[in-house]
Amino acid sequence: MAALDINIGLNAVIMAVTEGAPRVLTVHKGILSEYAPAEDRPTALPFGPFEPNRHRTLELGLREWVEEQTGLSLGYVEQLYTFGDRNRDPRERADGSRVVSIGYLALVRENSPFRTKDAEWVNCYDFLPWEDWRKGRPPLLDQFIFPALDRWIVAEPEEQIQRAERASIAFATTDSRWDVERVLDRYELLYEAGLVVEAKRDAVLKKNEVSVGRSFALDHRRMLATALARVRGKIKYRPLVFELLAPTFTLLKLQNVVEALSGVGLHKQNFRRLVTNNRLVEQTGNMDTESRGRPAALFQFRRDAVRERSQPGVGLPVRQSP
Amino acid sequence: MAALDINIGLNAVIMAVTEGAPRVLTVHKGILSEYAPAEDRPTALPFGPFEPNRHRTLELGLREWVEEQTGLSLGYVEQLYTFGDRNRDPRERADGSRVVSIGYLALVRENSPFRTKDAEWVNCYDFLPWEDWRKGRPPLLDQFIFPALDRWIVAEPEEQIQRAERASIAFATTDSRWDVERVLDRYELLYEAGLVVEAKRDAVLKKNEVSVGRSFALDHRRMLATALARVRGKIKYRPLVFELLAPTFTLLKLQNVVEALSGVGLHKQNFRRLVTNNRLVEQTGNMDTESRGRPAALFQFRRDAVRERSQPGVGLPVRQSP
DNA sequence: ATAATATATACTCAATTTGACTATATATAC
DNA sequence: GTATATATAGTCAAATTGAGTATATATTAT
Repeated sequence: MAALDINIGLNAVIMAVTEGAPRVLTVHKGILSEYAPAEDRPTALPFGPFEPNRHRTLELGLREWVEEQTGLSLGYVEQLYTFGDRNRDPRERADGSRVVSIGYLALVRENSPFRTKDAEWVNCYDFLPWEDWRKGRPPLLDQFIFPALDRWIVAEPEEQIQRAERASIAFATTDSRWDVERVLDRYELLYEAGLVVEAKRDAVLKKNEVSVGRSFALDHRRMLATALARVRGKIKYRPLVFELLAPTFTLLKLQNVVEALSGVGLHKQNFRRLVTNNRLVEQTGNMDTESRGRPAALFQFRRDAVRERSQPGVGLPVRQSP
Repeated sequence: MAALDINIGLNAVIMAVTEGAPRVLTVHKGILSEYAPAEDRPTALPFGPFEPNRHRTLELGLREWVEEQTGLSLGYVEQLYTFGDRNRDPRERADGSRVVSIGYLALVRENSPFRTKDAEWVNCYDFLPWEDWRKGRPPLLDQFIFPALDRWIVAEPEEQIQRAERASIAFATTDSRWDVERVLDRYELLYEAGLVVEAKRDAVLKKNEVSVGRSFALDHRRMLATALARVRGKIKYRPLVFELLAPTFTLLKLQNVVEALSGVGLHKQNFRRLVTNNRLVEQTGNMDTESRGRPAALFQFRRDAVRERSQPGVGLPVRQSP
């Protein structure tokens, strides 16, 4: 028996780094218009249904929708994850249908030209404010998140140990250091603890009354967390950063983009030693003119690095002291 | 307009390591019965359609199908990738429908009890023989693969440079070392070069007349390659191996499982130094009795390692000399 | 019983990589 | 000219890795 009434949605987490922050492209119109009045229609990811007769591959379908909704022609695209839990999407409630959404990650360069048709770049850390440690430990961790997590941990005596362990791993509550890659673990924990509004929308838990971070339509914040986790992990072993940079750049520019994505400050001298000794970049011979202090040399990505090194990524020599 | 006639398939790459080889669970019956006579019906992955009214989540649907088809109750499961290209599945040809398949990876322990209802464990390297370097460089690389790849590279003068570069990265044809993680890159290159039979089945290329490795139904060999690539990568930073081992094990047993998966021989002393110094395992106090030489201490996974280390994996100190 | 063989485990040592600095150079802003 | 901002070179100890040697304790063959 063939399954009836399945719709496949294609969602794009399109990221760029501008003005020192990782940004995600959001839309307000589109498929969700009918479910909310125009004024408080939630921010959403570019989205479109997969249409088998029109789209030869899933990725081509995604590219078409993004171009149609935002005017942006995507370069680097990779598939993230497929989300299919029941009741993710309000459109399911009316009929008995099911919407399965395939999330994609796309990386675009600063100032990629596109007609801005209802699309807007938003700082990723508006949605996930606990992930930005560049100016030190975010105060909202100790002010809101940890107290609320503690309440959640003791709320269910039988699960107390497992909950405490999960919180300890995800948020480095005990001795271990903050792991920049556990973005999704942290989001999912906050969701289960009822600390993000979508948990209440989905009626998972109503105990905690605090809520942190800007909300997104449906499960789009989870998709963003999935994307950021992927980028932070992959940046170390694949030359992803260069998809976000102009063809030539200074080492400081490169470092700032890596810092924006990973959410931690890096040790400048050690960072530059890593990328140059690994021969991931090479000098172009030109110098940067718009700098404040001493002019910096302009570098470019060395494509041969992919052939020479098995893990051509950037490494994160975290700076301890501020 | 809602998309018409989409079916979602759930496929499981179920892996175990037995008798020194990574194995994948295969079936011969099931959904594919109608498309081939019983005798030369191809080996396939356990498969079932996603049924929205029956399955609350995609993963639960997969678990149900696997249990129904193989009698196996899965433990560790993770989603791999969603495959949706046109003409992946012969069932599409009859009507204009589309089958989108979500691939999952599952890891089970040696001797997991299950009723063998048409299911069979097959050595993964039967399908991907060029991936097993434990007994040195596989001869079929120089005998068949490289000559055929060379013909493919020069066949299209305009793409020659890109093809040569891709081959160089995937197969370490030039100076760089064999990268155990590039399993999918290598499979995809062989597919494009027409060196695996499914390429001819799909009429991608018919020029090369050699074909390497045992074939799988549909695009199931690609799914296996995706799974092996994932395991080889993830084993280094997540404690996956222990899903494949009995609760207690000797360090040699652990090493052999890692070697089977990664397809390379490891330096024994350095391997043991890594896992013990990282405190990934701890002694149980008991000794192994069934060994040949000096009895080995029995170890177990140290769960606290996940909290203490940000990358609790095993590391691959490759042995150079045989 | 003894030798050969297989495996376990301890230990060494040089080379490389990393973390945390110091020092110096070359711009612009005031 | 001084303060300030940034770039870049170099130092040095600690930790990690790669490639071994040495020794211990079992079983199997003779």
